[in-house]
Amino acid sequence: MALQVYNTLSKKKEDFVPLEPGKVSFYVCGVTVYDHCHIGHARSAIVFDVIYRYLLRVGFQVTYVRNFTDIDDKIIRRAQEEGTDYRAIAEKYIAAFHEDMNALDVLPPSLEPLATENIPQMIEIIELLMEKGIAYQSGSDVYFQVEKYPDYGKLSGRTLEDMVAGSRVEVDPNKKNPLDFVLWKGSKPGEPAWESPWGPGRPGWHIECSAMGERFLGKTFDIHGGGKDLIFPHHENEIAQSEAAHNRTFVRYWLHNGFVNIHNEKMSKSLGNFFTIRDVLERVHPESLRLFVLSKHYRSPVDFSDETVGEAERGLERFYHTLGTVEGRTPPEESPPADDKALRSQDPELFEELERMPLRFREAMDNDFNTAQAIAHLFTLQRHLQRFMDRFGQKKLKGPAAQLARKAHDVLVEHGRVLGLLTRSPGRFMEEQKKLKIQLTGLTEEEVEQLIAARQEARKAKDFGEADRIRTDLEGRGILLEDSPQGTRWRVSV
RNA sequence: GGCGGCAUGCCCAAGUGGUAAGGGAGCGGUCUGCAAAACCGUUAUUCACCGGUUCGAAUCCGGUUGCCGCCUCCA
Repeated sequence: MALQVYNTLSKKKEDFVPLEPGKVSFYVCGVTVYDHCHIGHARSAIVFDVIYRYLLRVGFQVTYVRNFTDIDDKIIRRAQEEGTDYRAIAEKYIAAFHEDMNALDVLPPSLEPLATENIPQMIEIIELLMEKGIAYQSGSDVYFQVEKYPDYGKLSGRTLEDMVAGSRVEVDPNKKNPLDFVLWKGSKPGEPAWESPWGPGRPGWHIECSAMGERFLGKTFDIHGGGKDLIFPHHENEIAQSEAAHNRTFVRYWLHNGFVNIHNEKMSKSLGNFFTIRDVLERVHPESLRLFVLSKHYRSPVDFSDETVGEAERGLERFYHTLGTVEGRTPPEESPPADDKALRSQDPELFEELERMPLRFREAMDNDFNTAQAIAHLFTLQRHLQRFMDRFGQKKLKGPAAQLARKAHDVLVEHGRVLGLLTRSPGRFMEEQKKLKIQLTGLTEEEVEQLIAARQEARKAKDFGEADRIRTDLEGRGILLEDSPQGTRWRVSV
């Protein structure tokens, strides 16, 4: 079975066939760098990161471009407010964006072009549109005349008549049609400006993606992604500009991710109901956030709440717990490796599960990147593996049993990583999780360790009343204790 | 007003015509000094509602209700 993707343009799932066999040209709209990113941006970044990872995994050579919009009204306003230059603002928030992406284990794209470094390419397209009579100058601005592009509206599924009729767009005396959009914006004195045939100015928002897509991926490329809110007008306008200028298909597959909601409402800057990535990472492990995002299909809305994120956290802890159990109770490698028959005889069900994993995982992901289903398969394998480990009590495994457990462990990790999950050692994950969560309790690790030691003394002396008192007290402060033959482990539950 | 999406157990969630995955929570059990964790068992004759197509529908078609999004900057 081949990869199928839902194409916003056709409103259908289609077989994915790249323009050039074996190669994928992939563009995702990045962010406008005027502020910190919120978890809506995180979702988009994570979703397309997984798509990128999956395309690589199935063997495509991928050129992945994600731009930065580093010049626009909001950046200029921000610079004025802070009494600085637009460049300083852009640089600051590009750095912050990279920090956030690193924290989220989002892989760097092949290229991260800046709008301001591609202005000649934008001017070229605008000139072409002017020559063809599709664009017009009005005052110091240049507009795209939507009526000259008959397919206008094909991505968002509406017609010019529909839009004009119910339009909330204010009538702009410069425009021939209220839906005409700006390609080049004349600068006011004091504003950043670039020279152009139409006087000093700056590019309109939409033209940058047309120019950068074309420059780095070609006049026609395979995939263009972004949030659903970009379908109109941003992507609609990109199509209009590029296709009107070159008379050829701009993008073959349009992919759009759903929103992050808060209490069932879209999170957005304008509504003010947003959490920045860095704020959330103060109390949620980045992998938990990834699992949370990927637990639902990328096109559906996802509701962000303590409860839904908490579920992801507990799920991830379960994965790592099982991985840790295997690592702690099996030798890393044994030779000669047992053959399949020997492995299967240890636990036919577990063996079947791990044998089926690659195919099931692939089927899920081939189905328009169904990460929720892929994760369900991972959980099923985890449960079988943990069940197998439990059969041996606390004993260490050896021989074929150990090898079967190791193999299942490796299969779990290998597939998890395609989703950017299970990338750490269990020990490191638990440590990071503890360090993150302990801050929320007001306790320090040392204090917890001391109390655990005191409880250990009480337990030795069979003073269970005192031992339980300490445990209950810690529990009240968000610390849960787990006794095991290897000692007492603790974790934070807040 | 126009366009589009969604409605699955207590909660989250997959399901793309063949008889309801997975996770969380709850309850019962195993383990434990007692717990916790883990594992086992258990929780939808039913998929918002009403019609229709079909041997067969959560899945297709029509209608109703509710929620959400886009049409303005927005991932």
